[in-house]
Amino acid sequence: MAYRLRFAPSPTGALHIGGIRTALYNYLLAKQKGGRFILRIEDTDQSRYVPGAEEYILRSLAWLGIHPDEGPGIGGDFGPYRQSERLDLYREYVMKLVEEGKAYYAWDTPEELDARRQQSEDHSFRYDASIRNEMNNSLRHSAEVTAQRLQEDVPYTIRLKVEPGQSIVVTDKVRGEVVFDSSSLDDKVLFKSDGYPTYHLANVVDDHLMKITDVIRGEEWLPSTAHHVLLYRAFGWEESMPAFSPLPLILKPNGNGKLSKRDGQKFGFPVFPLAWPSDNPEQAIEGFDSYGFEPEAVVNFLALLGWNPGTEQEIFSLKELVQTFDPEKIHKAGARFDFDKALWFNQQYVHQLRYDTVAERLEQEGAALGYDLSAGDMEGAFRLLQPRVQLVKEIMPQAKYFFSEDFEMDEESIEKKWKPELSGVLEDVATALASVEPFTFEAAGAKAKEIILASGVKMGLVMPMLRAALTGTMQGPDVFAIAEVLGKDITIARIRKLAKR
RNA sequence: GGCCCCUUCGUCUAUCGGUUAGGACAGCAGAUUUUCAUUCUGCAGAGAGGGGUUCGAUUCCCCUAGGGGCUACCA
Repeated sequence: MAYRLRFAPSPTGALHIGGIRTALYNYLLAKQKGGRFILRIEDTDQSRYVPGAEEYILRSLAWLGIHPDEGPGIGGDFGPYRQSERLDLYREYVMKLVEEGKAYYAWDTPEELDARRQQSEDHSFRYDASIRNEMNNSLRHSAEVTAQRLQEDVPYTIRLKVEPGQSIVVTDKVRGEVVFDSSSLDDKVLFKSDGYPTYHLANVVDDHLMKITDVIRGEEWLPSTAHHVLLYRAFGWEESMPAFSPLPLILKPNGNGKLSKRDGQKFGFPVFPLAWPSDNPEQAIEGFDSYGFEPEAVVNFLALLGWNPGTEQEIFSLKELVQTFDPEKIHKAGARFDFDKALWFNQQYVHQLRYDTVAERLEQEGAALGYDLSAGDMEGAFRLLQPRVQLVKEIMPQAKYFFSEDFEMDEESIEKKWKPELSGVLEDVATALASVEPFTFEAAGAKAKEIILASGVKMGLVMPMLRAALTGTMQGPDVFAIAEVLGKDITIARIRKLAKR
């Protein structure tokens, strides 16, 4: 049978990395099996709907290179892919359950239910077989009363009638068998009074109708999977029920609870793929993109958070992940988010980057910093700075001396190490460099060292000053490598300038 | 409170009864770099506790503890 997997987010805001990882795993298995990856928007809660969220989800997946085969705006044979556009379907299916006595109407209002919960000691109120006959529903009332209320459009919900005393075995690929007792399950609301289905109904109906074969989703769904199995059973679809793989949760770095959307701000790292700007700075959120991460690194990092192939390989392209992924190797315990590790992954990718793939970004960043990019060799600067950074965006802020004579001089350090005799040596080095042709870093370095040695002034004194002359700082790439990129004329001019101080 | 899940170095993890318990990040030390970073080498660092099962348990079972999830007309 053809593999069909889906990612089914709710458009309630930006999607955090837990959701991204879920999408990724579904995508990986689908592609590995030559199947299809489907995006379904679960917008059944009108009150939590956030405009722009769906578009954000699409953009995020695209940024990461995860392209759905079917979905809203993409098409496919099983649409529509937005649950709000499938309302008639859910009604039709839930009515079958009602007709067969597997579900029932309930007129209890949210207020009444809240009151019951308040009254009950330690959260013991549960809408189930033990109390449903005293509640306000079609099980307690006569068929006539039910008919009349329906006639009068009294708002109702539809609940699943869970028969107590049966054991429900949920079999999944990461934990094996988990057994639930139906007596501990409540009569879940399937259909809300606003005409929308709840997650449970919509999810089961759609997974069935869309012929989903495997469901990889967060572990928070494990308890309700028991209800879902009951639903498949009620519909008579148990034979074709998808295989489940619960994903361990991504935990806060300090280990207290699952990673939440607010944690990014709290701990100082991104928890969203893409930044979501807002007019209100309080609400604007950062993303891995705005932190300067490469999407490939984010994918790699997330893929290995809670899963690994059992080998010691850590760097995987999306393609390699597709080949290697195995849901049975998903780790069982929750994984703490480790930003340092994320940075390390990014560094691995940054060090492999080819100049032409980042030239445009560097140009924009340089321009934003006010550099005159035509005044220097950007590719040379990139080549020298690339191995020294974890994020591409760290490059341009430390590259000013490649493009300008107006870079800051670390006067304090220069002052501390300055000796009067340096003037002469620097001048001699500058003069000698003029004859170096071609002006490569090897040749320039050899010539400069020759002059310094002959001068009798300590190498350890001159070299830092040469560096200061060229860059203004006491740290950075190899001095002569910088000199080569700057070119002979600029190198000589800067050395002479410092010599004359 | 009830139901369910989980538990190996600080962190992410390997191990599918027999290993000096391996790797990566972070940490520390050294080498290279006459700088800093990179890179390389090395060091340190773990089976929550208690019972079983077994010739032998990190691995299987039970209990305890700890952590997590769910417990909505939210997903």
